[in-house]
Amino acid sequence: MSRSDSIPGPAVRRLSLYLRQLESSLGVGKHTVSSRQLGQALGLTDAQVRKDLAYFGQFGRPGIGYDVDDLITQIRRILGTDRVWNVLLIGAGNLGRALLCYRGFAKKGFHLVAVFDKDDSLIGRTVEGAPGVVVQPLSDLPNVVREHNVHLAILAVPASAAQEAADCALKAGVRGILNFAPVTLQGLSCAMASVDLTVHLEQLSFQLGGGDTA
Amino acid sequence: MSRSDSIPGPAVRRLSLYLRQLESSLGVGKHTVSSRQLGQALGLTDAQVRKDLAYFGQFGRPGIGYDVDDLITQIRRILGTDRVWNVLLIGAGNLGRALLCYRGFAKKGFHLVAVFDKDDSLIGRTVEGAPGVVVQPLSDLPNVVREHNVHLAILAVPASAAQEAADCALKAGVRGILNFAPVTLQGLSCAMASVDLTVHLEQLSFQLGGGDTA
DNA sequence: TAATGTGAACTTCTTCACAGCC
DNA sequence: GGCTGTGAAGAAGTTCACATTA
Repeated sequence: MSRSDSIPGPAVRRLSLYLRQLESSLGVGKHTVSSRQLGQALGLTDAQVRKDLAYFGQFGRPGIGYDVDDLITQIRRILGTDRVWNVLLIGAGNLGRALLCYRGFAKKGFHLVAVFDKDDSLIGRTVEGAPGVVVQPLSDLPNVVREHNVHLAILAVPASAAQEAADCALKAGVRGILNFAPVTLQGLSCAMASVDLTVHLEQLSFQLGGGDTA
Repeated sequence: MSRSDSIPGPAVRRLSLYLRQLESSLGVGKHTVSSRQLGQALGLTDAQVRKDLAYFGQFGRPGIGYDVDDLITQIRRILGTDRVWNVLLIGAGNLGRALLCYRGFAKKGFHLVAVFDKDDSLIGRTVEGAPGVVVQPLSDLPNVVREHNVHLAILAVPASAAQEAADCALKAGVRGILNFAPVTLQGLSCAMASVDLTVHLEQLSFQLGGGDTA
């Protein structure tokens, strides 16, 4: 069986949550954790936690639980975040600039190495809070991908510009895209993840009963 | 059967995507659409689209397809976005300010009516790009919830401040929370949605094979 | 006693396939 | 011909329950 064959997608997604929780446990000085504790912190059953982890190996010790340090190392290896990923950002609008300043990416090993934008009035500018990063034209993108060994791109552009930006990044050699534009990108054969901010608010609206709340 | 009983969660999530695509179709002057076309644009099967929509009613016409205008109206009603939702934002850091400037929320009927922060140095300031909005202290939150009839809150605070902020919002009467902090909130009996930006990058890292990419 | 790992049971979701309608 | 709505079949994911180990 190949690496990700037969492993449920939801299990992989939860892996990130386990990692986050384990890092938090470590920060509090916990060095051992049970599937029950891990599950409780994340709103999952203990069986779910054990099953998920078991897809990737045998990390626990019966009667004891999981070693926090060890499990963190294992999950990072599985996710491929036991290394640095160079990431480029397309779109230097409000969202793009906020992402550039966000410290969480670097903490997890994702380095934003460059920002691009179509808008000439932004090109050449630096971004407050991200010293040394200058907005570049899209024409520079292929060179940056090659020189900085970039594999991931974050799209923070309007929906109307997203497809073009994605095509451009892929042609330059990028292999995975995190898309914040509210549009489904077409015909891309690469790793993809999408975040549509308003979609989540709509889900909340639905959960609240959709209309009977004055 | 009650409103959301027996309706798969995934179907509700896709409803937002259908709406987004339909609005796009309308913008291009398309007034009728088939389940096949809708599915193709979103990377879904036609059967999936029909099944999803059928959970909520009979909106299509055999031999014809779906009327775009009508379906948009129906989905908005189902999601509860055929009205304005007043939303408050907690956290006036980089992400918070970017969200405040993001036009997409207002377009979908979510009005950000106020921003709050714990940090005294931010209180009283306005946010560039969001004229008229002044950062307020958390102590003002209950009054704002009451006066502006707020039901939703967006959390754009650090992980360490998220639980407190959520508790505060809930106590004031907020009924749904969109959480951007990388932490699982505990003991909240309200509608919840979470977005962890780094989790999505980790998923891309995993998809790329996790380590064999130089 | 405490806790894992795992086959089996169960539940949920997706796809199929087709009757019925335009 | 084209297309929807839907029961039935199939696939995927979750929970159960227990043998096993510390």
